Amino acid sequence: MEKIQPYVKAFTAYLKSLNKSFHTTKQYTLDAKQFAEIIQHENKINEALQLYSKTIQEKYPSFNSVNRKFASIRHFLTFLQLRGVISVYNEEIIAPLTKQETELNVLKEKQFTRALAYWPKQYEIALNEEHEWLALRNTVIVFTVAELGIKPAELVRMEWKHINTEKNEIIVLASKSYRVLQCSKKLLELLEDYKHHTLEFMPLTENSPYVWLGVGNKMGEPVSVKTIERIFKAMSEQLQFKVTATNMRYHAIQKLLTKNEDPKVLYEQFGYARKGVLLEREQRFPKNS
DNA sequence: CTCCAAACTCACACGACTAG
DNA sequence: CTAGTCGTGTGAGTTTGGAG
Repeated sequence: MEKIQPYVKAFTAYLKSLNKSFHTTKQYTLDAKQFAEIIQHENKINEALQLYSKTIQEKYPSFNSVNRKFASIRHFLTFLQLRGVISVYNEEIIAPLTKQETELNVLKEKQFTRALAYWPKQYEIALNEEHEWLALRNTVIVFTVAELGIKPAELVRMEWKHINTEKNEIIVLASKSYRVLQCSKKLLELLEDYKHHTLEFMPLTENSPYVWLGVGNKMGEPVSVKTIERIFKAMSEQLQFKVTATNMRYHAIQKLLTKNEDPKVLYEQFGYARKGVLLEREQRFPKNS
């Protein structure tokens, strides 16, 4: 068997030619590179796979990680076969491991209440106008995630024109689709309040279409998901428990689940493609909470 | 055909680093 | 200090294949 390290580059080009997304290409390339590294001194494909499988399982504790890497390598092996670098191999060696159920991390009611109170408190104790504005923005961000249960990537895409004050509706742009969500009067008022403060604090951003702006940001550009992460990170550190956009999202979903909403309404509201995914999540919600 | 678990893909989480 | 980018690991979300 010839050395496969030189084929990693060609693999990347191959993935691009298949119109794989940026993320997928990047991840598969990374995995292929690691694979080539591990097996570089092996001569027989099945022995190489044995070594790889063993190395990966020792290095990564999570089943998901191992299985994702195996999936990458199956693609890579197919590619190598296409190029005639290898012929057949024993598929069993890198067959997916059977995965175990993991319980979802959902915010408890008490934690949820405390999380909501965090930024309003920061607003009260703000020492200057900038901190005050930031605290207000972060308050509205957290309230939006809490009520709508949307994901960070969806949040940062929000534009003022997506908000319909008459019909109490907000259009949420997902990666490949959009959905229209009902929202409370209170949230609309908060958004409006934040809009006015932003206009006063940063008048030059007046014609930015985006809702969530930053102080050290490129003029009129929305903040990134990294900033959303940091907003939750800051809360977590102060509050002594982990709050993320995702576990707040789950809190919102669970609330509706316990109210026995129609599943169809639920999976549409939270942007799931089909109800199966939601049912799977339901299994994994913590039992007594 | 329907349906759903497995396979696959995408993006969040988080640390390290950088800019202003 | 607030924010963006990049690298890496992993969980969330989407698609598919094959059972019925």
